[in-house]
Amino acid sequence: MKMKKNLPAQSEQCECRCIHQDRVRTAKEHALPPRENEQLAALFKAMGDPNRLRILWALDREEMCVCDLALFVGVSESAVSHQLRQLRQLQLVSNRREGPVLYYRLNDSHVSSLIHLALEHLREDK
Amino acid sequence: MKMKKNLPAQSEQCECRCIHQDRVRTAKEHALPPRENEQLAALFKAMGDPNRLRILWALDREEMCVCDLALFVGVSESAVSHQLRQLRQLQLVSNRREGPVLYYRLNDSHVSSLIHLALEHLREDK
DNA sequence: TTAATATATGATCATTTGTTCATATATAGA
DNA sequence: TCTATATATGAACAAATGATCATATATTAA
Repeated sequence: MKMKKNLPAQSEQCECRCIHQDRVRTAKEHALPPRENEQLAALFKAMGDPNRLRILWALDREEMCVCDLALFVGVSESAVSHQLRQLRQLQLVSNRREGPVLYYRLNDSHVSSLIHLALEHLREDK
Repeated sequence: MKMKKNLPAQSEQCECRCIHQDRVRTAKEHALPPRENEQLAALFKAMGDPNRLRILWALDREEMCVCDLALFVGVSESAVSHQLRQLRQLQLVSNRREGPVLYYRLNDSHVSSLIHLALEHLREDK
């Protein structure tokens, strides 16, 4: 078995047992810049936790404060606060203060769109 | 400090120190079913790893086999195979066999849309 | 100032995750 | 059949994660 028909001579790596070096090369050319790839992954990862997703889903309807969310999700207020910090740092949520209470809301409509688009994917196939 | 003006009498939980029980109640009413929430989170989590995201981004251009992807991502073929299994189980990718070679591709256009929508979010604010 | 409430933060720890290595399976040529 | 290649799978382990508890900060009422 050869499978080497359409291959340009191995030019780059030596020990490479890769079949389509051309595809690897163009994939590298079109790859996201590492920094942007990391940021994008971080964004998805933030949405990839069941409790954080519950929070985002709830905030898509109306703003809520930390203790509301804690009761809603069923974890400690501390846990929610830690989660909200992550979501804040990634610009997924923002808050406004009213006295001692912080009201959290989704930061922009993209977050909502992402969730609903993913939901389509989920509900569609199968 | 009271903050209890607009509150209906505490009806459900007793030890609840929650400010807006009405919001918690409606949040619960509108929450995603637990199962669907888990699936959705799993979907985002799968896209939330830098190497898996690189794979998905590359497959958005053209189909590639395992050893191509391993060289592209820079990890072992075994690692890529493990990752691809996850992506397969979540219906994010599928493959076709040509002899001993498995060519992987994105499973549907939603995946691509999700990535590009998230990228918009990333590039827009800031 | 003191006390009470709402939230944030740091430490800790059990669980999960992503990788590598070793091994198994599948396909095709000899 | 035997051999080589492409991929998959299981075990093991370091690193990351998400929760709780304890403590700190911020706001407001008294």
